[in-house]
Amino acid sequence: LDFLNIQKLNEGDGLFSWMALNDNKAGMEGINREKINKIILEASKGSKFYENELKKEQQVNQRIEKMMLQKAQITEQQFRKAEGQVEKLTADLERGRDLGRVVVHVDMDAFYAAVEMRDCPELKDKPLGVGSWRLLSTSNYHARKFGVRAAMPTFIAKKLCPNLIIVPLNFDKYRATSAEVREIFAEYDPNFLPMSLDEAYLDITDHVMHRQSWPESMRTYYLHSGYDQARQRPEEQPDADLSLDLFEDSPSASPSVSGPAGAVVFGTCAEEAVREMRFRIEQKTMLTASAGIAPNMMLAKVCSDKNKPNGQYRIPAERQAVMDFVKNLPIRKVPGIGKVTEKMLSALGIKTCAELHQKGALLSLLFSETSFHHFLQISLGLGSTHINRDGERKSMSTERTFAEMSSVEEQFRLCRELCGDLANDLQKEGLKGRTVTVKLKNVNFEVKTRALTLSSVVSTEEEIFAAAKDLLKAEIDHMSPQPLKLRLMGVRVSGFVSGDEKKSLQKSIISFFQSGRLESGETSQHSGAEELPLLQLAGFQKDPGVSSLDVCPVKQEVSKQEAGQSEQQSFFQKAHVRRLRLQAEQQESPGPSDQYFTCPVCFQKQEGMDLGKFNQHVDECLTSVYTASWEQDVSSCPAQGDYIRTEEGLHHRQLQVTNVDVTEPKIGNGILHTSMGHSSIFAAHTMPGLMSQTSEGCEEKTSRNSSDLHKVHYCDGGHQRTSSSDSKFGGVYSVEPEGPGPGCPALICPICNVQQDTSDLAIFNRHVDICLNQGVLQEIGQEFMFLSVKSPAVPGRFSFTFVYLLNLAPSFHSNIIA
DNA sequence: GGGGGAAGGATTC
DNA sequence: TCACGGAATCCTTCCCCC
Repeated sequence: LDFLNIQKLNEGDGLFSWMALNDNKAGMEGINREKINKIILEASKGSKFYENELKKEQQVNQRIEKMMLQKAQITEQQFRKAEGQVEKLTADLERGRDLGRVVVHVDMDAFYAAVEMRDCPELKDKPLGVGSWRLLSTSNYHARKFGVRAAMPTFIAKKLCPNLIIVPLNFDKYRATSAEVREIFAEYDPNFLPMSLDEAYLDITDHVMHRQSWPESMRTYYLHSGYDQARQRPEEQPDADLSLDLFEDSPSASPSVSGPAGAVVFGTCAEEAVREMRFRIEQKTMLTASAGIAPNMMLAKVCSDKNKPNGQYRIPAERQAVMDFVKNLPIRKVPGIGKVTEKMLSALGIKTCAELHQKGALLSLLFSETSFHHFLQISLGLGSTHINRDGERKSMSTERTFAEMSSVEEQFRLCRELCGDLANDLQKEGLKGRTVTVKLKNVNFEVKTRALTLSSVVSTEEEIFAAAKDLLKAEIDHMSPQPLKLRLMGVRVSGFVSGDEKKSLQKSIISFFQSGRLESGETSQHSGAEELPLLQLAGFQKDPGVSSLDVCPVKQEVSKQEAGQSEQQSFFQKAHVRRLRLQAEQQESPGPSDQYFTCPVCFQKQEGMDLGKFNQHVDECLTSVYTASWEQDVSSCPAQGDYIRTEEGLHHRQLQVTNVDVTEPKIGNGILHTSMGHSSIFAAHTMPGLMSQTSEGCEEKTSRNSSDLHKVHYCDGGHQRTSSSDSKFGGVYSVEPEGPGPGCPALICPICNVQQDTSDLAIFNRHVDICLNQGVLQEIGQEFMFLSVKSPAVPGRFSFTFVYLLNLAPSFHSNIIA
């Protein structure tokens, strides 16, 4: 909490300093700090919040104690060595110092409050807080004189300033105003970096360079010349003095050169450019901005605060000027140094940046390398000189604070709601992530986060909730029999699939389906499937029909068997991780040819275009992996037989059957016994021409259920598959009989639907392979289903689970069966 | 020992 | 009015697995 940030009053005043008002902000000078801190402390004392703050402070104190013990153990030799290293690193950093950029940080003054005052002039001279009745987002400068500031609870603000007016937040208005300001920013740096609605970094190096040759007319602006008249309300007249009243140093009030009739001419240097920018912002929005101009982002940020409000400050692009500026700069002014770091450094006698540099050797021995490097850079006045606007988002979250909540039902309901909100946000940006984190804050303000990294990316409410509810449940169980008393819940999704990874994944899957058929750069039209990891598609995809409280059915069954042991670390997850790694490697070092297959089991790239060899590889992989992974799972599975065949054409109907129990499965139940011993029923209702290998004794039945019609070939023969080596990717859908068997008809290609005049599987496979490569592009996008049969939960009974696949090619389908 | 995940914390607006 | 946010990022520590 910003308002609680440390402000040392006296040495050793303990919590008082920890809880005291942070008057490190503009507009707080000359206030009665002592009186304000007393009010804050009295208002906070005894509350749960206060107690938690006390605990946190004690934790920091312990960290400091530990650090001091470490410090006491440092030997002279270690210290000397560290000094040498610091010296060397300092020299390295100096060599890399770049003073060539002109970086500007612009910050709107008390932005939300200023917008409210602009739109309601009667608020102009009154203390104003913007926010809710719980917490203020910001305050105007009148309120700041009372000690009221951003992130302060409203009841405390009211104690400090009983006449405080509270105005609710109106983000639409702030966004609209922010857009107006950003239009101006873009004219000075098209690649400016917005940090929030009210601040941004700009690199105006190029602008200043071009500006040198600009005629005066291009640097001349008129009072209210850019003001958007249409934006004025009828009762409002343009009031040139509105902001000028507030701040004497308005850019409008002190133009570099005053032209006739309110014309203002600005100069050509960086400072003049920034003054001009601020002038234009004020003319356009009637709001003032402050700015800092420096050779890097860190310094520019500190500078923008220097003459706030409505001022600007520049550090010349000279090493000595930078060092002079930094010398007496309190470390707390540096972005990134908060109250904890300040307290820790203060314990080492470091309060300014000069001291930070003097104690460099000590810091290198007490802090991590990352922290130490950061400190050293600060102490030298170094910062980023490149404004990177292309940083990819790392996570997305939503959280909510509420009155005490102890009911489990309510907690799960809220959790689902949050997952829904988050899913909407994710989908708006087209994001899918692998890690789901639940954040919980109990009524004692203790925060816990619990995370789960999944084998596949998630983005929908159901998917996120499937993970989030498990995490929540674990916490509820952990507290049991005590109720989990919450005051905040949040859900976050992170671990997004990066652009490169998406491309790689897409490429792999495409090549998996249709090696050599897609031109480079061409993308699939079916946006859903290409981003789904293969194993998710192969049975780990949640059935949309499953109750919201159920996770992926297959996964759930497995975890039941493991008696609570997480299956997250199972073969599937490891394989997924391995796949991502391998694909990343493939991306980094593409092979001689772009045409290859990726094995769906080991995810190794398989060179060459020989489907036969590839099939053989997949079979071997399946044998080795599944024999190990599923041995127990399938050992009791007696299923064998044939697959189900539909004679209907392509369509997208979904079977409404889940968890079908089959008592005493017999040969002919429509179960495909696969090479991995993992039996599947194949409801091929969208596969054209998927034909079974019928055999003597087979009877053909038409199976009807409530939603679908299938003609099913039931086989009653001894077609038990005994060897895995016959499972053929992209080819065989049929079950190989132990022997050709008398009267066994020829194989029918599932692609062209033409009977093949051979009983030789190798020849048949070759034919199907050829067919596949011809038809695969057209086939992509067709939805189909298959049934996965898990090992019997009850001996003699089978539990069938539907798994649905979207937008996949038949070749993939066949592979799933394999 | 390195890498990755989980959890917690610090920091910013 | 009896009360202290929400979102995002980065860092550290611990632990497990390879």
